Amino acid sequence: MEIEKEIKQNKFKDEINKLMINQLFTGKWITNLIAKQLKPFGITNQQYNVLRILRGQKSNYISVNAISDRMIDKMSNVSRLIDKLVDKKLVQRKINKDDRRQADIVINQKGLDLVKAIEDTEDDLKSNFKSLSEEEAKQLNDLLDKLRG
Amino acid sequence: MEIEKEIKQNKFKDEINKLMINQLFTGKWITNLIAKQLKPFGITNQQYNVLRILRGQKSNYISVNAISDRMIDKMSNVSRLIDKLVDKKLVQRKINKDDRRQADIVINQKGLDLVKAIEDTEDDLKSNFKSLSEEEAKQLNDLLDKLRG
DNA sequence: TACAAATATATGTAGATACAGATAATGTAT
DNA sequence: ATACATTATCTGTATCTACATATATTTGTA
Repeated sequence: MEIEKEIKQNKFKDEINKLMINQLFTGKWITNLIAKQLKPFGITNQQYNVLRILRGQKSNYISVNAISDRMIDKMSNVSRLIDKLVDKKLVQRKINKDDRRQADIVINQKGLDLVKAIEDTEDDLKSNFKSLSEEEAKQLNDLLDKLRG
Repeated sequence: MEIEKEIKQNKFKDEINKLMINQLFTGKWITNLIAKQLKPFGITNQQYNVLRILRGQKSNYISVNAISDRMIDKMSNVSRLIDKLVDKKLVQRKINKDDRRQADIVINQKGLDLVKAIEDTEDDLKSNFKSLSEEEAKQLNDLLDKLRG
């Protein structure tokens, strides 16, 4: 639906103003879709983001900072996100031997299983994204990258 | 910058997966820019959104539900957002005579002045969006609208 | 070596958010 | 008129978030 209808605003000052709003709205739309997907599994969008980053590292440990660098939301309080994941026994934390300030994190089997289970519901999520062709999706990706300069 | 570099992920499963991430990242990017713009004024993104909706209504009262319909983030707890704005004496709330369930809200002069003051800093915010031409911005808007179906 | 600066992570906190449920008024069917 | 459903808003709550600050360790350098 046109953003004008979504938020009942029939005119924007200019195309950039409209773009900001449209972008915020669409970001929130996707956030909510993912949150809904994750709800049955009892984890948040940010926790899922961390789990997938960790899975990408296989069985290698990775520091809290390195996780932060890879997160979609850089502002996240990764320390406490990890706390939650440790509580749920999805990941493990240990102190790095060579630099004892550093906490190293690794995903464990239960975490891998959870990510797998969530990914099995991905078709459901993806069904919301059928309106764009692969070509249009690529075009959109390029414009988003360009937007951020 | 390319999304791959922003989150240090060098490959995505497909263009749609990448688009979801890119969209979330860009949404968060804009949210943070606006939050930074608003910080000196002591209001949040959501509160600002409500204030601008109310300004659009001029001196007419509008219901909490109608505000919600017009918000970028529909999930917001508008009741409590209004509480904050009333505390700050930026808006007023009164019970609707004809339907006593309904709360009607209107922006007052202090609120209008605040929105004006914030808008005077808009050039600063807009300076982050110079990388797209008007034409590209329009193209992006159209693709976002199409994305949401 | 000693000491300041930088780094990596954790913690305290006020406030925001999501969601469930409560409250109250109104609409509707009998 | 009565009872039940619906609507509009508010409240309780647990959790999350942003931001400032604290702690611990390492690095650079005089």
